[in-house]
Amino acid sequence: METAPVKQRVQLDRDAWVQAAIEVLAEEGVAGLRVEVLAKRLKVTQGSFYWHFQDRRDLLMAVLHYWKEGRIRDIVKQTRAQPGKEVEQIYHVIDIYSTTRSRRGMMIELAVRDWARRDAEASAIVAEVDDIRLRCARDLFIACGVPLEEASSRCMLLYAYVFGLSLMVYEKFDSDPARLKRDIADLIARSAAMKKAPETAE
Amino acid sequence: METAPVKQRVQLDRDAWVQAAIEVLAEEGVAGLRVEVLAKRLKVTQGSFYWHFQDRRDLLMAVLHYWKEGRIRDIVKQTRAQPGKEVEQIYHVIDIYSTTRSRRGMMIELAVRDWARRDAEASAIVAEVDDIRLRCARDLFIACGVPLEEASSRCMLLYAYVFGLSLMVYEKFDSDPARLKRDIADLIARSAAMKKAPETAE
DNA sequence: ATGGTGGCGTACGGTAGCGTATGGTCCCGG
DNA sequence: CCGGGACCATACGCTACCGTACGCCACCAT
Repeated sequence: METAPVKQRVQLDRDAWVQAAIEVLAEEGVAGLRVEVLAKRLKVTQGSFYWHFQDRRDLLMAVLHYWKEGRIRDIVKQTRAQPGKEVEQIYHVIDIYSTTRSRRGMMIELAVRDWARRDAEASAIVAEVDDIRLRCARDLFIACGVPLEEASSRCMLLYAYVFGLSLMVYEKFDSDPARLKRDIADLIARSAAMKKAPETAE
Repeated sequence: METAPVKQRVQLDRDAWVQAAIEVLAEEGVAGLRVEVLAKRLKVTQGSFYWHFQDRRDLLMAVLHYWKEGRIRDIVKQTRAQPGKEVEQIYHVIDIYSTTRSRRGMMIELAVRDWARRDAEASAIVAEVDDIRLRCARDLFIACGVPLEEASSRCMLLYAYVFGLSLMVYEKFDSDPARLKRDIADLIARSAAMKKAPETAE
C-alpha cells in the first residue's frame, strides 16, 4: 500500500511486479492485466518479466496469493475488538467497506471477484477469503450476544451488502446517502439481542 | 430468452447479433465480447457484422440498450403486486435474485456492472436501471406501510444484498444456505411497521 | 433480362499481446 | 581480474483481433 519512498530501485523483483500488477488490476480488471502493458509501466521490457515469471498465469497466481494474504491480515485486524466494543467494531467494518475512502481496495476486490467468476483458482482464493471474513464477522456478532444462526445471517448480509453497494449507481435515488448508509448499517447490526447497541455509533 | 425455435434463419439482423452478443457477455464478460468470436459463433464472417454495425462499439451500445429495456420490463413486472400482497411480492423479488434459478440473468447483470465500472455510457445505463429498480421496490415497501426513509434504506439493502451475494463464495461457511437466505430475507423485508408480515412467505 | 441493392464472403493491412531465443551488462566472490 | 550468474534488452515468430476494400450472388422490381 506504500510504494512512495523506494522509487530509485534499479533492480526489480517479483514483488514489485506483483504490486504493479495489482495496480493495473484495480484500474483495468484481469483482462487488462497484460505483461506488455505492465512492463511499459515499469519502464522495462518483457525480457525482465519472463525472468521473474514463467508466464502470464504465473503472475496472475502470484497476484492472487498476494491479495489473499493482505486480505486475511486486514480482516483479522478489522474484526478484533476490545471486549465490550464489539458493536462499534461491527459498525466500523460496515463503514470501512461502504465509504469511498477505501475505493482502491474495493476496486481490487471487485476485480478479483469478477475474475473468480470465470477462473477456478481465483474462485478458490475468494472462497477462502470469504470464509475467513464471514467467520470473523460472525464471531463479532456472537460476542454481542447474537445467537449463532442469526449471527451467520447478519454477517452474510453485511458483506453481501457492502460488495453489492459498490456495484450500484444510486446517486439519483437518494439525496442523503449518508443517512441511507447509516440506516442500513442499523438494519444489519442492530439485533433484537443487542440492547446495548448505540444510536448510530458514528 | 427464447432462441430455440428459429434456428433455420438464413438472414441475420441486428437483433440476432445483439442476442448472441449478450450470450457471450454472460460467459466471458465485455472484454471477451469480440466480433470475430461472435461471427464464428453465428457461422458467418466479419463481413456480415460490419454490414449491420458500424464498429464494435456500435454493437456494445446496442447490447447495453437491449439489456436496459429488458431490465425495465422485468422490473415493473416483478414489483407489481396485488393490493394486500405487497409483502409476499418483496419476498418474491428477493427470491428471484438470490437463487441460482436465474443464474444466466445474474451473470449478465454482473458483467454489465463490471463493464460500467470502467465505461461511462455503461455506467449511465446502470444508473437508470438502478434508479427504476430502487423506486419500484421502494413503492412496494411504502405500500406495506413502511415510512419513506426506511423504505429507501430497505430497498437499497435489498438490491445491494442480492448483487453482492452472487459475488461471494460461501459454500464452506454455512451448511444450510436455504435457511440463511430465508433469515436474511426476513431481515430485509420484515419491518417494525409490518405487523402483517408472514412467517416466511415461502 | 437486367440492373441494383441487401446481405454476406474474401482478402488484406495493421496492431496488440504472448512467449522464446539469445546477447549484453553489472556485480560479486575467489 | 575473471568467470559466472542475476537481471535486463533486443529481436523475432505467432496468434487474435479490428477494421476496410471489394467482389459475389440472390432476389426483386421494372
